[in-house]
Amino acid sequence: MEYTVNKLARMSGVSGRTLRYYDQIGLLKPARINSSGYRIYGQKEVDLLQQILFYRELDVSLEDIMEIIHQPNFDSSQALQQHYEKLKEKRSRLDKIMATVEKTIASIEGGIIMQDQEKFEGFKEQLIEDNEQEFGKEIREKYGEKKVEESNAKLRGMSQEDYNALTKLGEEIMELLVKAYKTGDPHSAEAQELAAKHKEWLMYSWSTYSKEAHAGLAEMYVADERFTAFYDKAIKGGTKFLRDSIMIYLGLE
Amino acid sequence: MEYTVNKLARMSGVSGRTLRYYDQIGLLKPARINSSGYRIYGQKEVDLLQQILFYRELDVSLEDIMEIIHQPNFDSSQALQQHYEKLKEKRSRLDKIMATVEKTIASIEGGIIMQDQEKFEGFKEQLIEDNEQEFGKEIREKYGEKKVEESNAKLRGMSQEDYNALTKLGEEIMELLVKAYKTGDPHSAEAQELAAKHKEWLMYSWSTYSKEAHAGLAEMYVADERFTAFYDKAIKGGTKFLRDSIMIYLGLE
DNA sequence: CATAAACCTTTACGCAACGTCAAGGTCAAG
DNA sequence: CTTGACCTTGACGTTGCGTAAAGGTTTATG
Repeated sequence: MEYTVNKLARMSGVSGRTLRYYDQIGLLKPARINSSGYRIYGQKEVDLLQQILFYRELDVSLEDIMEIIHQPNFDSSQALQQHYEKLKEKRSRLDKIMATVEKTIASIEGGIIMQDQEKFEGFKEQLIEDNEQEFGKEIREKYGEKKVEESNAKLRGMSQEDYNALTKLGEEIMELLVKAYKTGDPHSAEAQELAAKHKEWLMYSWSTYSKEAHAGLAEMYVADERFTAFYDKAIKGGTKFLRDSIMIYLGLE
Repeated sequence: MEYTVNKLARMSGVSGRTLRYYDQIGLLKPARINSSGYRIYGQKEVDLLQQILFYRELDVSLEDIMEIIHQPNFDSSQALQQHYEKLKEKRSRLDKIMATVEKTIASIEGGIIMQDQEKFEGFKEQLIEDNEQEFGKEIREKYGEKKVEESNAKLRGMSQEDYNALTKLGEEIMELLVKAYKTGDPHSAEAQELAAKHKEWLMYSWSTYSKEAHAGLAEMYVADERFTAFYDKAIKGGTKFLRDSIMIYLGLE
């Protein structure tokens, strides 16, 4: 099957302009040009475009995509790894920004006057974090969004204290995961403490606890991408490490 | 105190060019221009710059900042609220991208084949309906031929068939959930089929299966927002319905 | 078969928020 | 008085296209 620009464009969801641009920069040349100067794309180009769009969707620059798809021996794994790190930074920056925006909204609505200095401190990377905690605490106390979460928790039949403990435990688990992971050994004291805390955490939401269920859940963590993404966010490979630690803790395997 | 461009620049951490640009677009004019044409900034401008940088750090466009700081009656709270929503979308997109990058890295390193469907899931939404299916078929045909890659998949422990079956089962469960939910009754045949399929699905990733573990997981679904979000995406209230169905299926409660 | 509608081409400016020369004037110090 | 640091105004480059504009080609229809 052969396609002209706009046919391919409609098919792939990009614009005709985009295809011409890709031709121009040498990213995707048509299979041939017909007698009237029309660009004609074939099956090979369709496949290539898919690849391109795939990487583009991952936020890789066209220049980098060029390397990835045109160089056969290119180490795309490493390239993606680097790209991943960049994305992580981007997200953590986004998170900080969002926190500050939240606080700003709260301060406006709550009628709290933000001192100019405080505002200025906001964009001095390091200060922002210190400030965030103190400042954020005040706000949260008065108009906190956590209240919503808290009340939701109550509705679910959980006491305020339980909720606090659960939240804290969750944070501790994340911290411990990072620390334990660094020992590299799921038999280590840290890893076993991690597993124990994880059990503790589980028992808040499970009506009945059993080793089997715990082990099953640990396996689930590794198999289910939602969990893998969650625990690997703290540290890469953390999910598997957590599972191993739990298995040893439970005396299995 | 008075400052020239670069003095102010150094103080605030921006470049001289940035200040000239802000002057150019009317965002921040110097207090005055001296006899030699130098820009001279005063205290008022320092304060304004701080405001500007504050909002800039929040990723607000210069155009919007202009409105925020130049219009006294501007509803900055609402503006920030809107901005916050944008940031949220941005982050959720980032999260998706990161998950896919992770998967891609894993697939390269582990030799797992990512299904084309998976790869295209991200921008599938943009595809025009009519062409989507035909196009998808082409892709599937092409990758069906790649036996080399298929054999790599086995390295990971899960066969291609298993993987396909698992994926398909997951989709079926989602469909069934919607259908069963509409009966309104977790005792209904549909709901019980749903629970059965869910067990089947579980057994792909669990080495040992037990009623307790299954029940525990079902509870977990409701308690854990990640799961709630996931199953409620198919249909609101779906998570609870799934749990109820499973409980009945298991003869509990 | 003529003509309009639809589709193709290249050229080129526009966008956001500056970075980065370039060419040249100004000021403080040695 | 010269040197070097600092200031000025252009003006082009960046990224990935969107959006005309001006004009040639193909297809459908009356």
